[in-house]
Amino acid sequence: MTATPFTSSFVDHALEVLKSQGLRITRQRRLVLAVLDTTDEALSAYEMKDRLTAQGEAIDTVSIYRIFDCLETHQLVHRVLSSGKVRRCALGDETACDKHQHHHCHHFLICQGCGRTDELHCPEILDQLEARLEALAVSPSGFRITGHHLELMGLCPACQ
Amino acid sequence: MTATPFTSSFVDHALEVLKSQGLRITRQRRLVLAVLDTTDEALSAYEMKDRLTAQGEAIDTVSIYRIFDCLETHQLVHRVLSSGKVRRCALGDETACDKHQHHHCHHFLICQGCGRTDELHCPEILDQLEARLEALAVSPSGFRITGHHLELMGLCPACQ
DNA sequence: TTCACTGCAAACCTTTTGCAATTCT
DNA sequence: AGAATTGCAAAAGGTTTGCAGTGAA
Repeated sequence: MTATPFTSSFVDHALEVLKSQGLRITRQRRLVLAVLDTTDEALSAYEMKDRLTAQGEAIDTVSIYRIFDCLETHQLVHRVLSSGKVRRCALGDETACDKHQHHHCHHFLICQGCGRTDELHCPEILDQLEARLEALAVSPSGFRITGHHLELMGLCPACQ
Repeated sequence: MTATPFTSSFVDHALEVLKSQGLRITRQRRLVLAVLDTTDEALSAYEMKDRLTAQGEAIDTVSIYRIFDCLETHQLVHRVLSSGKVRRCALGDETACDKHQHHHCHHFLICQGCGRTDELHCPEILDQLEARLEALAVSPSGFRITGHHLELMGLCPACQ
């Protein structure tokens, strides 16, 4: 593992990924990425459209759906189950996550006041959670766990 | 806490709750409860309608939506976030849950093979999970957690 | 130039709402 | 009888699909 600092920009990272997959960098994808980059809120396709419209950019809702799908496929955004909305994946704690192979995890803190959504990238909690779940699941039920999704609802400091 | 055994039937329990709330026991509510009682699958309104139609019972989809809402309000069913479907709440481990006030919890094991959905009523995991989450949430983010929803996807023994 | 992507239109599916008719209690 | 509940029709959302036109590489 090199100590090379990675680009701190979510957008740059996303563009790199798209490019490396032979996908095209279009105006619409740039716009969507730019909005995702500047908010902690998870957004629906219509909310994304409204934001872009507000800043004078024309884009079709259908395109946003397709871009969301594309970004989700390449693990550049998360889908929040309780709302169906989309949020950019966090960068920055990749080393911690790599170790636990939870780079693309699905643990969220959702503020019911402002909609702010934070990822929980915490190896500690992941370890605990998975160990317990697997111990629990394997013995009584025999379930083989292949994925998980955890959403915590509450109020962020600003909204309390 | 009396050692009084409670009725083992989900349907009886549900009817009691409805009655105690001044709600009416209609043919349609009985039908929906009966189907929920006999499956571990979480069902959508349309799936419920199909099952009832298959057994020769006529019911409007709108009524099913309203009945689902009613049952959810009175904590007689759970809503699975990843699918929007509804599953009966488990009875039977109430004592364990009472202690932790997790009578109506939101932890599921979902089989991606057959759709079977089990509740995770486990005080141990609940304790661990909440302690960790709260410790984690309070210090760095200041989030006040008011609810949570955990879904574990995988394969049940039969589907592996 | 080529192929991915977008926009438009339309279809589709799910969920909600209003209101008159029904049916529990 | 009186109020809650249902069914029907229609509206309202949200999401997907097909296809011709556009634009990135």
